[in-house]
Amino acid sequence: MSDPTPDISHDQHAVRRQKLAEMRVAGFDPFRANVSQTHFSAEAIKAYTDGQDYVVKVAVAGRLVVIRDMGKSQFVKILDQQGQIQLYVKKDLVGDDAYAMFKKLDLGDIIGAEGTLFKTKTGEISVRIDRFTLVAKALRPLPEKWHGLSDPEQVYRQRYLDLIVNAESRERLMKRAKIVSHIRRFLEDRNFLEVETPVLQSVAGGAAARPFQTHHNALDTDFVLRISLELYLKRMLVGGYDRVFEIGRNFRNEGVSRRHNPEFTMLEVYQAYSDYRGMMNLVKDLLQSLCRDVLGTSEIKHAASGEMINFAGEWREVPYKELIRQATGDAGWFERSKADKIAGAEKLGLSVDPKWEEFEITNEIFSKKIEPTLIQPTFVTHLPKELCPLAKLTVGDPSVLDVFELVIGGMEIAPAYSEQNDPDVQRQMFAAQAGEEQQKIDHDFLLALEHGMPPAGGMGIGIDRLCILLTGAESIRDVILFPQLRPGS
RNA sequence: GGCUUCCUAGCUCAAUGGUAGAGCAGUUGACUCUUAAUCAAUUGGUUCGGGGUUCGAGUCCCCGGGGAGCCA
Repeated sequence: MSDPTPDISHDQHAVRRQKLAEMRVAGFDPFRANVSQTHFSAEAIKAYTDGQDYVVKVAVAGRLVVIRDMGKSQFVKILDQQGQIQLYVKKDLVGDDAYAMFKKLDLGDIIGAEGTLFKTKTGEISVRIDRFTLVAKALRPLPEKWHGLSDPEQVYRQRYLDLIVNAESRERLMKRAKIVSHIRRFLEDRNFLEVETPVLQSVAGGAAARPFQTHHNALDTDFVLRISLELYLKRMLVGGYDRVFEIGRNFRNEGVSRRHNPEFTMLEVYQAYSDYRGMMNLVKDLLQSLCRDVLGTSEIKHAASGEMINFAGEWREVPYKELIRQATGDAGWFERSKADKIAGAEKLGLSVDPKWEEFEITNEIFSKKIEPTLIQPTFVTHLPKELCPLAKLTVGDPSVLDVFELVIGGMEIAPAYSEQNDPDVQRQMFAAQAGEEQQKIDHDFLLALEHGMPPAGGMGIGIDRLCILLTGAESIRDVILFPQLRPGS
């Protein structure tokens, strides 16, 4: 006869399921247990007073991530939102039965523990356990404790594992949460009102991008997912909300890359009676306060080049046209013929589609040859009028706009405009841009403008890109909890 | 969408076209202040899927899936 109990010692899932089954037979269901939590790990460590061992009582809870078993005592570590804390379990303190149960715990199990704070002889503040409870059994093993999880696919698909075992990921994504929270507080302190506008729209306006399409069954109507927040926030200005902002998801049905995710988070801010120059001050104050209050430094290392980006002091301001003249070495660039511009762009090593408009050829030079070199914070001002139909033309040079684009680390971080509020000019700009796609014009927005929109400055920040910059990440996927992937098998 | 490249134990990684291995994790045992704890023993594989070349394929070729990088 063969052994009636098969050897499952190699199958960690089966071993853990068996332990769970044995617990339930013994009358204990870990998933029904509960526990109190008086301190997070970092708070508990702070609550310790030097020399006062076994005085302060704490109740902590978290996931077992380290077990060091020394027979009749163990040092283990649990992980919670604030990090790790070490627990010390002694057989003669918790009793034989409880100790035997503790020995059966696995890495990954979630426990609560009560005890007193003390410092080990090597100086680590720890909790000496009086009581503990298993509150959730982990039926799957944790990834490797030293190298963590490094397969990028698994990091993104099973982000929860990445957060458990990779401290840098945990901290980077937590920093993102703090950045967003700080932005809200900063704007609210300046009397900006946070509003929420529709994601499902009939016309995807405010930007040039291919939208996702969807369908509302009850209304039997097709909708698109928004590609920008702009046109609805301006309706708020018409409605008399003078300072508004929204932090929300936009969707663009385009490629996926290190810098693009199909859904991404935008901040847009509108301030009545301000203009693009007012937005300059606002965005500089915002970024400098983020550096000070969230990062604690005004210098950040640019991941791609290794150069230090300095956010302190005044920032460089330079007109778009001047940058183009410098890059091409041609003071008369904007008066050249299309053929000359094509030749000029090719001389810089760019390949140009002859179907492009002249401003597209010039802008190719800007995005390929100039933007990547702008590592330090730079306000590029007065972009060509063809690049945005929603801003005001500059008085004295109607070929450009009262706008800037803030470039940092070679990336567009924040565009800002003096917002167009003349309904007739706005209609003409839309018509010129839409060309044969007139049906994509948002006529309801134009109607709103005809009711009168106060002059305003408006600004947008791509939160994901901002987080790439501020956390030194290399990819947008590293600052998005669940970046878009193909459905896995 | 195109080019390049990767996919091996739960995880991190090895393996000239010639018997698929190691560390961690797991299992068993020792150890009442450990720090990637230590010591002894030990289990574990549809090498992403399918096909082909070959006496023989994790390795070479083709198709498919997924990831990454560059380009569009």
